[in-house]
Amino acid sequence: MGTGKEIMAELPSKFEVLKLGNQLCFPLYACAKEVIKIYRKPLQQIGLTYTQYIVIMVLWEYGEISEKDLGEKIYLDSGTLTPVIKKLEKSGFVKRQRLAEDERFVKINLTDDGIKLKEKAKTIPQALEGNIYLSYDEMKTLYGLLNKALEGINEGRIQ
Amino acid sequence: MGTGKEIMAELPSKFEVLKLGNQLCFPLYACAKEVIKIYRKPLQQIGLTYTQYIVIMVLWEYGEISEKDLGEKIYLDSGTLTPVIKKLEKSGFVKRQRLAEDERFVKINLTDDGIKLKEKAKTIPQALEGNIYLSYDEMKTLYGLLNKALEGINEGRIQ
DNA sequence: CATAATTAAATTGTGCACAATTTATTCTAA
DNA sequence: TTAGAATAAATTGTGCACAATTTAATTATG
Repeated sequence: MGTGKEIMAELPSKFEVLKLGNQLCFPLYACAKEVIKIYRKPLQQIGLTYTQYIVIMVLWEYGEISEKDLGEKIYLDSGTLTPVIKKLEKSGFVKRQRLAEDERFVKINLTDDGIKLKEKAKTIPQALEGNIYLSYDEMKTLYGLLNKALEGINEGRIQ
Repeated sequence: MGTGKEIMAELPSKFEVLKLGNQLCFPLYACAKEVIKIYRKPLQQIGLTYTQYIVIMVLWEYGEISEKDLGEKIYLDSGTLTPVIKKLEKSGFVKRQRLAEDERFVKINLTDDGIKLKEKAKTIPQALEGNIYLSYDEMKTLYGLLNKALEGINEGRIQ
């Protein structure tokens, strides 16, 4: 890259990184939107939106969880989560209950219907098949880089 | 990867790809959100939202463009774009005008203020600095993979 | 103990994002 | 040439996403 000036053994200049960084944001944004769009129809057939799906996936994996812990796992605050979870409750997939030990917390559980949904959702990931033309290795690399980026962002927030 | 069974020289099984594909969607979604969140404050200081920013960036690059062509470039339909562009018009950064040759089209132009904004926006990409811990090469790889994925999704849509 | 600080959810208000429909204009084919 | 198809924007309605504020409960401190 760059000018070929390697005398000072510098890292690529900040300017270059920032030029690329500027361009990174848009494909991230666009790609996320388009991939979620692919999931939309199959999810609709089992009665979920994408956001509801990731909430339910966390519950499938962890079982009972507080709204706070759930929010930290999926990067959503109560302003988004509270209404989403209430909708899932209306749909009959989850129960909400204040913790007796600390009434500030709401714990969320799957109902029987919510548990049963997992079987129906098994084919959801197939939606990507034939829509994303990346090899297995490319997907693995992409997955790894996205998670590395996320970790970095998280560290910044914790500080 | 996988079982080590290479007798039939198969590609990694669909099952494996789908397992990973299932996991790919969430980091994409989360990473896009978090990166956009990093841009939010600096953009706010020059009076733009992220969506308005990508619209303006297209105008900086291409100059006059129709709403339709703009929408294709940034993957947004008129339902999203029309109100966003009208807000940019209210803010004084763009002008909207029906094409005389074909009144169905709206062409969008930058105002002087919209052109001036480019100078102020120069430092926006620096927002990522110190927030994404990826090397230059990693960013390049990520950028390439995201664009490759986007192309694939696009092909599917054109068909 | 009582008040202040902290914390988890909920609420409020703004701004997308998108499917579905409508409106207005242009094109096309009988 | 004119009715129907096609097209670009606009509109409508739903559902996030998030900053900022509020409410209610718990913890910490003088």
